[in-house]
Amino acid sequence: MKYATIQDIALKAGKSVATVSRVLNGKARKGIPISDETAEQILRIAAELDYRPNLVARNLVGRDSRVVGLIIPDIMQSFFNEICYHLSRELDRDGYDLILSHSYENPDAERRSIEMLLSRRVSGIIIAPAMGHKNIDALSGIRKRGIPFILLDRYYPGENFHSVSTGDVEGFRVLTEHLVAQGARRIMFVAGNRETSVSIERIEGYRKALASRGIGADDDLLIESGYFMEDGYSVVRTLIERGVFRDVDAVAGVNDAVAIGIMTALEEAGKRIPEDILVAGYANDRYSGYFRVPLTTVEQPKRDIAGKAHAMLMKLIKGEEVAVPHERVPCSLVVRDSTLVKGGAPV
Amino acid sequence: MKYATIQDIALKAGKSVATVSRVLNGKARKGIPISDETAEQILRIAAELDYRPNLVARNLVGRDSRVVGLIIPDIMQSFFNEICYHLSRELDRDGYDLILSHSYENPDAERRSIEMLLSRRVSGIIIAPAMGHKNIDALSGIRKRGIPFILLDRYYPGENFHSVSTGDVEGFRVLTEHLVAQGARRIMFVAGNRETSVSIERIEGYRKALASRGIGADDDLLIESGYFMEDGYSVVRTLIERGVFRDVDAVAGVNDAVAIGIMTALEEAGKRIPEDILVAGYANDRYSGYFRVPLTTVEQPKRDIAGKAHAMLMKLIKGEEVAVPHERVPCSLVVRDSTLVKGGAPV
DNA sequence: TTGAAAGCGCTAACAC
DNA sequence: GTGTTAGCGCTTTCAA
Repeated sequence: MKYATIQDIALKAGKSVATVSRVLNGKARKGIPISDETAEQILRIAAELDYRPNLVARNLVGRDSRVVGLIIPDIMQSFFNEICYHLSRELDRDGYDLILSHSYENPDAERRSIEMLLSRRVSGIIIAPAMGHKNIDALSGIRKRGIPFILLDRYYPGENFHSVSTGDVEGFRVLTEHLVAQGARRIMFVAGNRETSVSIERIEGYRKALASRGIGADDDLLIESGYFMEDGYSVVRTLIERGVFRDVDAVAGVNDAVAIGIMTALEEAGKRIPEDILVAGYANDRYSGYFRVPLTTVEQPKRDIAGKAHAMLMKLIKGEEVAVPHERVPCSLVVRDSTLVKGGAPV
Repeated sequence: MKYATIQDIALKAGKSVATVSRVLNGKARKGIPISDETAEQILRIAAELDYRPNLVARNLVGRDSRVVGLIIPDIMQSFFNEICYHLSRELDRDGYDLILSHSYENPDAERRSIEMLLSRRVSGIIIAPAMGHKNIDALSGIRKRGIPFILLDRYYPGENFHSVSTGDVEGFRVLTEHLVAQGARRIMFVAGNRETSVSIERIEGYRKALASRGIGADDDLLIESGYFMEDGYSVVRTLIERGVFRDVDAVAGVNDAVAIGIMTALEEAGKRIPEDILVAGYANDRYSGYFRVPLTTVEQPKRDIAGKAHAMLMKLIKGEEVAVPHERVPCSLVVRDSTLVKGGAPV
């Protein structure tokens, strides 16, 4: 069955397509006068024909396609699916739809996502950028086209792109200092991929904290890994077998999932947490407080982040002034049992 | 800055739009002859102008918009974000993009999502339907329009819609029988919302298992809840305070998140798992094997489910015959420590 | 209060 | 090999 068009309605009503269009768009309320009869008749016929406006056609002529693109590395990561959820809710509220696209932490895929969204003429884009600075020219390309976009979770200092970020340098610095305050000196960091956005800042925070506390950085304690539980688990298992853990007194994971894997591997090796070794994560996933040893972590307020990104994007789309082009959502340390030494120093 | 159009290129090259279109679509390889010079020239100008095809315009004239819609209740649930990830990967591979839309377990929102996707003229839709049978007419509407869609995770026996489902009746029956085999008789089920798709079948499986083992169903043991960890936790806490747990010897959660909440509440109340009480979940979330008491659950092969749904949808979009219109992906029991009674009966 | 007509950017006959 | 032209479904002047 074909879709009914505005033409079909016009024909059946004996009116012109212009009139049908006006009725269907409720132009009556906007000053354009339409007779009640006509309006009623057209509405009735539209219902009979089960008419649905063709948004593709409408977009071709009109301005705003009312679609927003979201580019993220991986929807399976807790942080991103929460962001996606809250963003989706906000968009729903004002009648925008969402195209979700994955970069898989891969700059080429990210660039393809950007081009696709431009080709689909979305109203705006929110990007949690994948890697280093490789795609700065692609981003500049979006800006040159005048299509609004927001960087989420990361910003490029020199470039002045709009952004909502969480200050992970600061967040990880506070976390690491907490570990030091709890008495740890040999602090391992299972840091993910060193070229990936989420890791770069966290490593910087880690190093800053150690330096400020006069603890020499030991590169053997900075470990590459993936971002899943399995990655934390397998990395630590391997290191345990190599005997690396003899003098390590704390381990931080690049995110909570990795931290849980770390915890599991340590416990399997007979280490008690926090008595023998401290463990901390980052991001405060939904389930992180629910483990048997509740996990110390840093809360990134996802709903807030999504809300701010959405609000900023809407302003850009509507051509309004954005007062604060680089929002910084503060993170906060969440101390739980996994780093609480009984009788140890206070936080 | 405006987007460059095919016209701009034609003008600059002194050629017609038709020729430009042909070059840009690589029609040369399809038998339509184009001089190499012209092709080269046009490609060069297109690059200079940073031309991006307007997919909106292309969709208006052509057939397939190469967009697939996915409607799910909630991307934060592990099952759905894994499905979404794998689906997205498959779609990427053959050049389709994804519109993600939430139903929030709400049939009205689901209906709006459907209409939106129809209006946007997507090539196909995959739906994990929210509730009971409320939207059957909306689904029939999609079918009447001839746009391909697949029901995911659920099917309506009478309606003959294409579907990929996991046989949760069977899955939960096997799980419950396992609990019985481990010696449990008073088996509580924290079941989610009784009208919601995921719960209906699981309750049926639970009841079947009890009946087949000659255990009378006690409605006091069938508990309503939400679908998050917090829901499992708070429900069980309340029940513990009411003394309900005195004779309960196993608790099943409607999913793993809920089961983790249940475990936490029980342990806080001093119950040992599995010595004092068995706990099981459903779906086999990524982290379910990583808890201190690894969780017994039922594996739903998400990648497989997503892959089958994708393959079926692509066939429908291409107008090919679908041999098996109702795929059933088998689930399998995953027994872990949370239900393994030491010295108890075998599985 | 309504209609005719142009045009959004592109594709696909149909000509030459 | 290439150009002309007619739409795809809709919105929006401009006229009446």
